[in-house]
Amino acid sequence: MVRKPGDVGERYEIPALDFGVLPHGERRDAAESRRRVLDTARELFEERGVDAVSMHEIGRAAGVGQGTLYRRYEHKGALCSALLFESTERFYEGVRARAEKGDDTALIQLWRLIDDLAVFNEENAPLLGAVRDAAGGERRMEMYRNPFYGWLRATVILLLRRAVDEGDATPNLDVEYAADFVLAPLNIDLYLFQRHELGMQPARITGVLRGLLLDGLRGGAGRLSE
Amino acid sequence: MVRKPGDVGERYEIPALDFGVLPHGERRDAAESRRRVLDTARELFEERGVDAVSMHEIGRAAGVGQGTLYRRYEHKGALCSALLFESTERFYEGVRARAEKGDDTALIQLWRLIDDLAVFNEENAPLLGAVRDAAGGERRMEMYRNPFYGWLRATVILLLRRAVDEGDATPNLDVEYAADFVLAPLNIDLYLFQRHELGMQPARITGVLRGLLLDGLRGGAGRLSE
DNA sequence: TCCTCATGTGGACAATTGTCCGCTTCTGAT
DNA sequence: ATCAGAAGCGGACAATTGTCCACATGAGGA
Repeated sequence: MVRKPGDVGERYEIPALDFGVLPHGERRDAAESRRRVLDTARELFEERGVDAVSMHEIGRAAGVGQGTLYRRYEHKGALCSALLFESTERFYEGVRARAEKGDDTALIQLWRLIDDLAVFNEENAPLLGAVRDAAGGERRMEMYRNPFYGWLRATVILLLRRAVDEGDATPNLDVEYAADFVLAPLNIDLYLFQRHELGMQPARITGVLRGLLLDGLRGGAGRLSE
Repeated sequence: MVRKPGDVGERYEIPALDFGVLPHGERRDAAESRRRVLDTARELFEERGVDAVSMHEIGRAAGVGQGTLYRRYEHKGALCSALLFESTERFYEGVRARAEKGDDTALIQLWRLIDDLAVFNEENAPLLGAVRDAAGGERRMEMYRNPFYGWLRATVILLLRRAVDEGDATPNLDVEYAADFVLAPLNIDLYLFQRHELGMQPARITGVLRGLLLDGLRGGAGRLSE
């Protein structure tokens, strides 16, 4: 069965992104202190960099004790995730809008998602880095358990399935694994290394990723200007 | 210009792996305490897990002060890297031996390297995890600055160049970036997530990686049994 | 209004990492 | 053998993370 771009079945809906960041039955004082914490953190982070600001300091500046702070956000990474909420929501909206418009093939939508992800990395590098740093030891896989990664992964899997149906990818494709494979090169660590240590430009990164995904090593990465 | 497997030019030598782990002009007492530290650490790690053992504890058990410990190994990650030395050397020997034997094309050698890397991940997961954990904040890119990663990257770049010369990869290939792309999916974090959270088998991971590299999404991942 | 208790609060505390610095020991030159 | 200084040593110290628990407060029912 080969589908055309517009022909989208029920099981092909882009999943919803539930960040679970806004509890509803929250007491008024709790809601206030939460907002104060987030605002203070954002400010301090902007002022002096995420790494240079300690949790205690955030608590003190927000007029909130350690217990309160950690009750709300288990660790610094969780706080940073919460601060990323708006960005991830924008990201999600972009992907969903393109999917609903339905003008593009799934493969094209995947290219756009990859581009968006590079932009997302650029814009949120400090917070993303902090989220990663907090995911160590017991929490080693927190990065991937994170709702955003889960959604990202599910979405790429879905686009790949569509690409298979549209004839742009082989039916033999192991979409589950291929999704991680698409996302791994945009991992924040590697991305920052390539950008700042190796001096690569975003367009080079996303361009070559596209080329390799299209045709592997055999294909011409050069003819993939899209 | 198309080369055959045996036809290996000078610029195609597999680079040497210099882990810089065995200082030569070391004082006798220093050498002893270093060995004591490494032995003790290995023992404690095996006994109770890497995460559960603190640097202070290692120092105490080895009869060595903090200053000494940290003079030798800047941080826990560096100590773990040192403990990985033997494994990395074995890895290196395997790759070099296959390259010298010269029976296989560069592409086949690359597949072997990927398989070896999966085995390396399996065998050294705890230490690799600890190395990664230690690479945060200021040290965020330490993982990639690490001599082993540097060597790995250089080696993959070299194999890709050979593959281009042998006609197994397009001359348009951006080998510098493609190398990171080959290695990213075998990143220890992602690998452990796929293995233990998603329950994927090593053969599935390496197999699909091979398939995608060969032909991208279009090719048949199924027909790549090698 | 008052009472109750689930929820929220905040600071003291423990553990860990990593730095500092005065003291000791080794090594090689005389 | 002696001695100077480079290299090594180790414990005290500061900073940070995250936990705990006694106390306070707000929301809903009597």
